[in-house]
Amino acid sequence: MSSLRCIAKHPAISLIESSTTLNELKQIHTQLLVNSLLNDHHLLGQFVASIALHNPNNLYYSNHVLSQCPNPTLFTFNSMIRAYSKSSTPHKSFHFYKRILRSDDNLSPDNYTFNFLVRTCAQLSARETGPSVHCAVVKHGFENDPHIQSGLIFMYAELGWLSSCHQVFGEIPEPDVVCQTAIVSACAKCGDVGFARELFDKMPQRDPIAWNAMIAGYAQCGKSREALNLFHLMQMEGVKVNQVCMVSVLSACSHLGALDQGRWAHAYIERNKLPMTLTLGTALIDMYAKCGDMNKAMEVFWGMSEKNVYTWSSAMSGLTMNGFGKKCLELFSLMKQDGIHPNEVTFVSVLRGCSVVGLVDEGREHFDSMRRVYGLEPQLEHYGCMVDLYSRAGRLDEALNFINSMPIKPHAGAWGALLNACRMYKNRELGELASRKIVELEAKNHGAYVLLSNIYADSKNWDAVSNVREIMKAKGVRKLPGCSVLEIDGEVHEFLVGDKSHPRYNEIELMLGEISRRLKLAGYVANTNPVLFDIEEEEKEDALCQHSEKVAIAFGLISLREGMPIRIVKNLRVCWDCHDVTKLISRLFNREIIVRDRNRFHHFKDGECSCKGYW
DNA sequence: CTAGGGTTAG
Repeated sequence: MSSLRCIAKHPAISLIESSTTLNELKQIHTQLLVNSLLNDHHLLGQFVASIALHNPNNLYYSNHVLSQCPNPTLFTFNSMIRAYSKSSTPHKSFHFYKRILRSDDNLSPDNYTFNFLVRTCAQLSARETGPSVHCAVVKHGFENDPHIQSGLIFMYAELGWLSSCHQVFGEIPEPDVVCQTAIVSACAKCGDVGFARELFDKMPQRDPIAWNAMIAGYAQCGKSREALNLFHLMQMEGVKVNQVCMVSVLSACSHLGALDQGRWAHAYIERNKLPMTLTLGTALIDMYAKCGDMNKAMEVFWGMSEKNVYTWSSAMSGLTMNGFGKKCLELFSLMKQDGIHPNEVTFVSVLRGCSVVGLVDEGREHFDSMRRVYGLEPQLEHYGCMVDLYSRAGRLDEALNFINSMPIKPHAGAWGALLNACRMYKNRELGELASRKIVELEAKNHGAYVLLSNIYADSKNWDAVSNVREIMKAKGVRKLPGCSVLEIDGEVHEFLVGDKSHPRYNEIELMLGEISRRLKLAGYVANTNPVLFDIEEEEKEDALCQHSEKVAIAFGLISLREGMPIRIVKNLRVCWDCHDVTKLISRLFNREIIVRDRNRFHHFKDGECSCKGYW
């Protein structure tokens, strides 16, 4: 075995690279000690580096071995910095940087050192360390290293300092495609997608990664249509599409709720045999979940051989969003059995699941376990979920107590959950309090006014209703115009409230009349009171036909084959009247109607909705 | 023997 000492890669190193458990590492370590191989400083350093690079979960073991290493080399230190830059405690990289500077062997940091340190700073998003590392880069004369340059752009983008990105980029005489892509990505990340696109269009050569960066940029800032358009352009130009790109494409489909396009993307992945990575599988689950096809989402989920916390959380969030609170909680148990550690995001779904199912005590236990068992500090979202949990169960006083005992200042969302319950349980007094608090926090929160006015309308207090309306006018509170989208054969049809510009509007109008006729026959009386002032106020239109999702449903009925569910994505929450009407339509027309509003899904079937009337 | 740009959940 000792004859192998001179070979660059010792067989033990290969073993380390493939070992995942601490025990395996310890065995190799013992083996090396037995063979006296670790007296060789070079091999010991390589051993430390290999553990660090290939066993990121066992970094403390690298530290342990390193402590037995009398004179680590620069290579060893660099490897430790690199490993820590990717760990959950990136700041520890600096410990090794200091050791380089203080070393007895007169080590001095090299281009590798700084490259890794820059990545550490990006990871840290720390406002001071980034620029000081940048200074050190200049001081040591590495500012012309292209690896470090692209790293600096990435780092400043993570900090949100777009002008610094531009400055670094501007000082590169002939930036290569990597640095050009980095600046495109930085602009998109920092909110200037328009400029990112200009730079992208000006790139003399665009490789697949550059395309992906631009598509991802669009997807991340919510410009999903642009993301898909660029993806189609990419295909027309014959650029090779890979699995990373498809993650962004699926993400765009998720946001749009575009099931047809999402299905197409899935088929494309299979047709082109793109590797089904963990990330890609997770993106697929998210796409199906956000498009309302939870069966398919779970099919993908169960088919995945490896799942991480993102995968589980995506599935769990999809289940609660689609009204399967109980299944979400079951999945949470399985996840823990699988040894996956939940994080803050996971708990949002857990608490929402409890809320939907009405498990107040269990929810409380999960909430308490966040800190006690998992060391997770509850965030505003979790407090909001707890308020919703109590509120939904009708325990409004407990909800209020919970808000009042929050260690952080309650946000509009917490009061909003209470206000929503006040509408459900017709509690005028508490509703007034909640909406006053919301307006204090967000003077132009349209939803708060609407819910309050609905509470007044329910108690037929019309003076108060018009008073709220006056206040809104005085404060210039504007609501977002309602908009519903549905996809027919992959083509997206958008319906804005009151907009009659659709080429088939005549047919739609006929169908709206037919709906109206059947509803009346079924004994439906338009609930006109709340319509006086609704989530989607529209004064001039006929009360029954005004809201965008009704128009979209009518269009769905005339353009989708019988038996095909109508899938609608709405930018606002569904109003009471539309909810009632949609339930009826699902029965009268024997049609499944799936509406994604801004918070959750409503699956309407046989006159019932999956939300059971609380949303 | 170590490096660069693009990807997922609330």
